[in-house]
Amino acid sequence: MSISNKISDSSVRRISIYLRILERMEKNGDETVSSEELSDHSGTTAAQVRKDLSSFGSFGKRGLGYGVSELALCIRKIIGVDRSWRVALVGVGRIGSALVDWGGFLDRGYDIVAILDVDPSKIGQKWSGLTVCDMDDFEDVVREQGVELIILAVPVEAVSDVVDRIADVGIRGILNFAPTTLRVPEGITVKDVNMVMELEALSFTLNQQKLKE
Amino acid sequence: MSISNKISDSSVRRISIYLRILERMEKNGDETVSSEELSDHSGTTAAQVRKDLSSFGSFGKRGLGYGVSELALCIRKIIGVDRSWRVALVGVGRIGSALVDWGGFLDRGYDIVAILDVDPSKIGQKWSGLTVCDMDDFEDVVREQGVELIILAVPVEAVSDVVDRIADVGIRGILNFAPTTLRVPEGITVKDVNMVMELEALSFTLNQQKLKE
DNA sequence: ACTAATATGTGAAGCTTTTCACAAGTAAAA
DNA sequence: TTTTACTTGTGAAAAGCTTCACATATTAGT
Ligand SMILES: NC(=O)c1ccc[n+]([C@@H]2O[C@H](COP(=O)([O-])OP(=O)(O)OC[C@H]3O[C@@H](n4cnc5c(N)ncnc54)[C@H](O)[C@@H]3O)[C@@H](O)[C@H]2O)c1
Ligand SMILES: NC(=O)c1ccc[n+]([C@@H]2O[C@H](COP(=O)([O-])OP(=O)(O)OC[C@H]3O[C@@H](n4cnc5c(N)ncnc54)[C@H](O)[C@@H]3O)[C@@H](O)[C@H]2O)c1
Repeated sequence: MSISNKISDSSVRRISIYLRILERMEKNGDETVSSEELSDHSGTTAAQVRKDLSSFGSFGKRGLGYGVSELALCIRKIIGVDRSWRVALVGVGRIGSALVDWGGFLDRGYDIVAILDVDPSKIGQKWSGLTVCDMDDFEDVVREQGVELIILAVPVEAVSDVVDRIADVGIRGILNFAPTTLRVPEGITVKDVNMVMELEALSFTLNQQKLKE
Repeated sequence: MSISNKISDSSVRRISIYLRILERMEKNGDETVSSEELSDHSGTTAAQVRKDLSSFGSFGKRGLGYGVSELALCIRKIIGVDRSWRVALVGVGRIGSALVDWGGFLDRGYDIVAILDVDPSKIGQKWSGLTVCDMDDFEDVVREQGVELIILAVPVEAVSDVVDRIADVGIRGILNFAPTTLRVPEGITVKDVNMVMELEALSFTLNQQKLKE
């Protein structure tokens, strides 16, 4: 599959953005798309789009562009969402419960198959057709449901407790919502959703603009 | 303030992470910290930490390290959170309402002073002491409350409607939760919280690992 | 069959970011 | 006062990423 051996993180992120655009075009019935069109909708350059895509193979037709659904399929294969991933949500609080209710994950190949918490008042309750499991049964639930990824939406203080238990149970990926850097054993990949960081990057930019004047 | 003239985005993001670590150390009563300690807790290198910090000035003492609360203060000034920002939340749905209830923004200098929606069944209701305003009154609310930043948590289809109205009312920054690239007029900065992108980056990594075997 | 128009794929150049290595500064102990 | 142990700040080198420019391929029209 992969031709080039090292793909940069920024390139992967852009490819994910291209997939969002292609999804919309697929719905819209568009058949082909040029690198320029993709760059327009994603805020990058046409050359960048072509370089990104060419590092995985040759998907386009010169003079024509890329086939929308064909390219979408290739990107799904590259990212690994040509199949469905089994996900467990740990921490059914404010953020966690918002995530379970959202259809956007399932649409894109991430199937939340289990939700867990430590709060006795939450355990046993139903959310979008799923029953909140007791964190005590974490290992059993993971095995029974074949969980591959964890969405971690617990308070900062509880993060390391959960991470300790993730290590032994064969899970290789975590999407973390707590604004802290996780220490994980080798072989486990973490990605962060860090809203405070984004806000701070935002106010930094605005602050610099003001200082320049 | 700024000595070096161009600060990279990655550097700003790392500095935000250093601030999280310093916040915890401040609470913990620690007085000094070395670049190595900061790198340990943030998953980067000591040289990187020093380069990042030195692009803004000289905050440390050779042989000793950095003063925790002193450095935190400097970073807050750099980022622009040595004062409070007035924020409005647009879209009080699943994600939106989770955000309003969270104290983490206010703690870090982002004060949600208004919440708005179009849904008549939501308008007038209270969330964490704030009343949901009618989106029809958007411009008035922004002016009355002195809103500087928008947190945008509306469905993808509604995004461009809201963005069109943001342009004319003096707002310069948007934190966007919709998984789409915003087209904004010059002078408005957008940062995205893109959970699907993070998940896709995660499964890409896992997929590559599997292919290597 | 030929021309015009269009758009990809890619080596090379240019630019940015990270890592390296060490001089220079600080404090405490001898 | 001198030595020792430690840690910053920073040029310079290395690595990585983006932009450029053009040969190459495809289609449509004449
Ligand atoms: N709410 C937000 O808007 C928001 C925004 C940014 C980041 N975050 C971060 O996301 C995380 C969750 O935030 P929240 O607002 O949903 O918190 P919350 O307190 O509403 O929910 C946390 C949930 O985790 C559960 N929990 C605690 N310890 C647990 C454990 N060891 N195992 C399993 N479950 C456990 C709690 O019972 C609770 O249901 C926090 O780290 C928070 O800092 C939240
Ligand atoms: N819920 C999640 O877990 C999740 C995860 C990732 C991304 N997102 C994205 O975040 C956004 C919000 O998601 P959600 O799940 O909270 O949706 P939601 O449907 O629960 O809430 C959206 C809210 O926006 C309001 N709204 C619609 N049009 C509006 C307009 N023009 N002006 C003001 N308000 C308007 C609706 O009335 C509703 O209250 C969406 O773009 C979604 O794709 C959500």
